[in-house]
Amino acid sequence: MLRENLTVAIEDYLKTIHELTLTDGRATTNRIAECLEVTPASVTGMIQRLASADPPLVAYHKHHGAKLTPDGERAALEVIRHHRLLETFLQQTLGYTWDEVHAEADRLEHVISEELEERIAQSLGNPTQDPHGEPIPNRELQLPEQSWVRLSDLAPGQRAAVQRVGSPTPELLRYLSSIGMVPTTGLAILDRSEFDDNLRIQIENQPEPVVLGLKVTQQVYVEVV
Amino acid sequence: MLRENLTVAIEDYLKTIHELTLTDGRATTNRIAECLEVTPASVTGMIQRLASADPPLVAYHKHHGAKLTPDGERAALEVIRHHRLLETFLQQTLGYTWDEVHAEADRLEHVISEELEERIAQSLGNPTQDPHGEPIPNRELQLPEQSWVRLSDLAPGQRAAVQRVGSPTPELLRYLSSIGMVPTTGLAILDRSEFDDNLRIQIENQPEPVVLGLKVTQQVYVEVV
DNA sequence: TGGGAAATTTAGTTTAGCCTAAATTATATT
DNA sequence: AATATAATTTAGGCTAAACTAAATTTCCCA
Ligand SMILES: [Mn+2]
Ligand SMILES: [Mn+2]
Ligand SMILES: [Mn+2]
Ligand SMILES: [Mn+2]
Repeated sequence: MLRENLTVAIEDYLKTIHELTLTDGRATTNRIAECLEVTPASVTGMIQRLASADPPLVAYHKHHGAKLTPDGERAALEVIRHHRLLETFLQQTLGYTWDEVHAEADRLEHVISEELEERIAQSLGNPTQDPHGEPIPNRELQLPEQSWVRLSDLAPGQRAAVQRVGSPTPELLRYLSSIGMVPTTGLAILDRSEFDDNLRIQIENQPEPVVLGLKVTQQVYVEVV
Repeated sequence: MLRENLTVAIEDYLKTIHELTLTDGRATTNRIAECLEVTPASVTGMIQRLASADPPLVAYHKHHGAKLTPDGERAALEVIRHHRLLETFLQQTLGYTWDEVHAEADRLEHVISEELEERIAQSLGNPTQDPHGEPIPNRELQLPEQSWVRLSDLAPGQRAAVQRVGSPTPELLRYLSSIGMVPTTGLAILDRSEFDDNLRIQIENQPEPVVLGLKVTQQVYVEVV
């Protein structure tokens, strides 16, 4: 099953399975259903089709979720490269803000040709990160190893640089912009509240510290310095 | 039936019906089928769906082809604006040549948002023509009146400027580039052959005249000067 | 270790959009 | 006006991708 006969639905499933495998360690039927906003029954149907495709795109064991085959992995990375290049292009070249790029890229990613992918990459100077700090697979579809530490895992006294934002909803992104917390920004943990795990954080170049709850700090990944 | 629930197939049908109506004066089942490379039976099925949509997008009289309703016309122009803006953008901003832009635009036209349409238009300075010389509907979806004269209709002695190229296949476009005949180029008819209607033409800035057959001259539209 | 809740799969439908083959209608020619 | 040919529609079928409802399996805990 070459790239040409992958449908939009299939590409979305592969991308979701890839991302769930990275974040959760596995991709279960119900999690996939949640991410794609379809019913679990629909996911089972699709997983079974993907597993019996030629060549198979996922390995399927009843009641135990889906795992990408090398072919499925390659197809997923291709879509992810499209997505992240598009997000970067929309921001750099067309003046979108980082909270506006996702929905547009989510549709365009399935229809751009390899030619357009390459021209976009060239015109941007082959970027390695998208606006949310996510790494862009290179031309050979390789991703750098990611060492991920959640902001929520830091202890008072630690210093770090913002790396990327996971599940970047427009609302979260606009909020982060407003407090000056974007990829590469430096920060220092001042203290942690007893019960609710709120963090008081001093953000680089900001006059006042902010207090952030888990809803925010679990979505922000950092590099400890 | 708002823009949101128009499928790719529907948009392609509406666009084709619009273009056939302009070029042939009407859109028959078989011509639509040819253009879209589907069977006539499929076209009948789709026309009937479009006619009974709410609101109807075409007027349908059995055995007499389809005519766009105002709603259908609006939807068609929306897709055509997308298509021609995209072609222009691909050429101007990403360095595509005029024979490469069509296929890419044909897929992208269905998935870009109004927001992206507007940003592309802005970044290009609201162009009024695409790379093939076709007019781009403005923001209100108005098209300028077109006075079309085919190059093949000119008589020896007449002078004209190239306006646009109809049904622009990549092969035709590459050929026209190679002889220096692109929109706005000036030319003069030297003479016409007796039986085959070949035209001998002097093209502006070219050392030698060229002889072109109907296959070419019927696809090139000009403005007599 | 045996239920019960949660997760997952099966079975049966639906809709869009295409197909082929056969039937029908329009048009053109004599 | 009758008939041949071309254009179009009808009938029936297929695949992709979704859904709901019911059945089944897994897993966790008392
Ligand atoms: Mn998508
Ligand atoms: Mn690619
Ligand atoms: Mn199209
Ligand atoms: Mn538009």
